[in-house]
Amino acid sequence: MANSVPRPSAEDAATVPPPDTKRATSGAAAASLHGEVLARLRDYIVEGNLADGARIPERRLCEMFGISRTPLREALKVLASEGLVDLLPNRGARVRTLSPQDIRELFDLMGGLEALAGRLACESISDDEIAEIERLHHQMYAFYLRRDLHEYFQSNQMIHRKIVEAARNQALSLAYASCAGRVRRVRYAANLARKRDRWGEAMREHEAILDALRRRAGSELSDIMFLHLRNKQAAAAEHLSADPAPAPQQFTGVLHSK
Amino acid sequence: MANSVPRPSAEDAATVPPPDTKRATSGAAAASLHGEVLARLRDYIVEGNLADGARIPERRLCEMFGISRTPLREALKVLASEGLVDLLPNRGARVRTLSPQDIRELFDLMGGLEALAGRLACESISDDEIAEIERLHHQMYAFYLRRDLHEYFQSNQMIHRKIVEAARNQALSLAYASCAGRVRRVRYAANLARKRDRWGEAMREHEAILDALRRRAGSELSDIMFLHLRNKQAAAAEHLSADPAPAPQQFTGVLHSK
DNA sequence: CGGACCAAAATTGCATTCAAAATTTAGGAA
DNA sequence: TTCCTAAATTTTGAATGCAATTTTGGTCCG
Repeated sequence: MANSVPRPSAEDAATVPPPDTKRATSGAAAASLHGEVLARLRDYIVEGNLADGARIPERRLCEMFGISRTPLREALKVLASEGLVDLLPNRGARVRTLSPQDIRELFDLMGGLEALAGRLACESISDDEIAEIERLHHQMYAFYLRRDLHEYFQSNQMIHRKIVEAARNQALSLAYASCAGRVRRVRYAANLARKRDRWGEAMREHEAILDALRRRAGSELSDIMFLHLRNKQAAAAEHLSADPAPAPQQFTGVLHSK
Repeated sequence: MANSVPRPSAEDAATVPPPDTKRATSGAAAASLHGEVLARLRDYIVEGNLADGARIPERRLCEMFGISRTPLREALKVLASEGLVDLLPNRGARVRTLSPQDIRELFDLMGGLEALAGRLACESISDDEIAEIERLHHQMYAFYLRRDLHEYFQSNQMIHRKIVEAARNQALSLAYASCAGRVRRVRYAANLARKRDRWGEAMREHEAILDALRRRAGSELSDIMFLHLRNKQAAAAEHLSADPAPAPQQFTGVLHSK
């Protein structure tokens, strides 16, 4: 009876994770089990905790989250529609494996979305917001000099996120987040590229971005953003072709509730 | 037996629509109940058969499709994640009402996606594909002269779809289809604009699009596409502000199985 | 007449159950 | 042993059941 599914009838309330769990997920977690599981499972997958193509038995996930199959399956359908998992009829869910073609397409889509973000940002961004992006840019430069990949990566992402935010378009932000989530694992690879001068290249591109932003040159910035993503894509492809197997941990264990 | 709702309770097995129903949906219909209901319900909503903001009792939908609540609820969650319906906790699903802000955002997003499509299309479109788009353009011109709004609208959409297809990017196509579905109702309004010279304006813009396509001027086409959508948005806004109430039919009755 | 309050009915969220696949396992022949 | 077949087990897809919340309808009071 240790980790059996919670029975609403019995007084056994200890199987469910602490109630504050709902806060631990990214974004706004819904009050419903479905919403919470959706957010948590999405994070879990996006963060690369499940091997590509690994089968995900519903039973296991249910135990992991301490819920029944109904809300879990609802979450899986949504994740499938987001492109994070594949749902094979009668054969369960698998973490979606991205083919090189998929990756190219998603990078281009991201490029298009960022191009749009840049264009829109130029219409309404404030000087303060630009200053904030400049600050991040300098911060990133520091990490670049220090060769601190992780922090560099974080700053980089933050800059892109700020530009998307500056577009003041919720629909765009959502589409961008979804796209970014799908390529997250791969994206990291762009910075691991052999000829590590990709870093310096990216720095120069960011400077061009800032320059266009300051001038509110939307159309121009749009081009720069797209090409920036194309270059990032090339770097990622270069790295991935050299070292194609990410091989994350196998599925096992229980999701920590905190 | 004319069009009364099917009752699943009795031994009456004939409640389910004929099996070939699954083919009646747009795109590829899944073999599962969930997949079929998802596609059918999405079409039903996109085509504007439900009033904006109308509450959609699960029970009613279940009877409409002749299924139980489980697959229906899965479909609703997916539609909610696509932005077609709102899911209020404990208070059911409603057709999502688009605020003017939402509409602006979605049009801009569409503009960004089409801008991307144009840019990518220039990289790989064939002369034959361009010829096909030219053909559609002339066809549209004929409908323009004839003032045939419906056919004009169809040709117009087809041209845009062809450009998106020419981009050869599945991820983009999906994102575009989702976005287009959400604004479909409103989009039609753009062509109803009072000063009907919006039509002529659109014709000229399409000529510019074709010109850029022929020259494979990706960056330029990208700008044109975005602005084209901005103009379409302005026309739609103009029409909607004058006649804000679309007021589609109330929810009732059974979905025809064919 | 209008608004607050409360019981009845309907609706939602989730767990459980059941049938139809798929997967695994056991057994036997070449 | 290896390959093939078939029963047993697991897993999925969908229906049903049940507690909790919301909505509805009605009554009483101001």
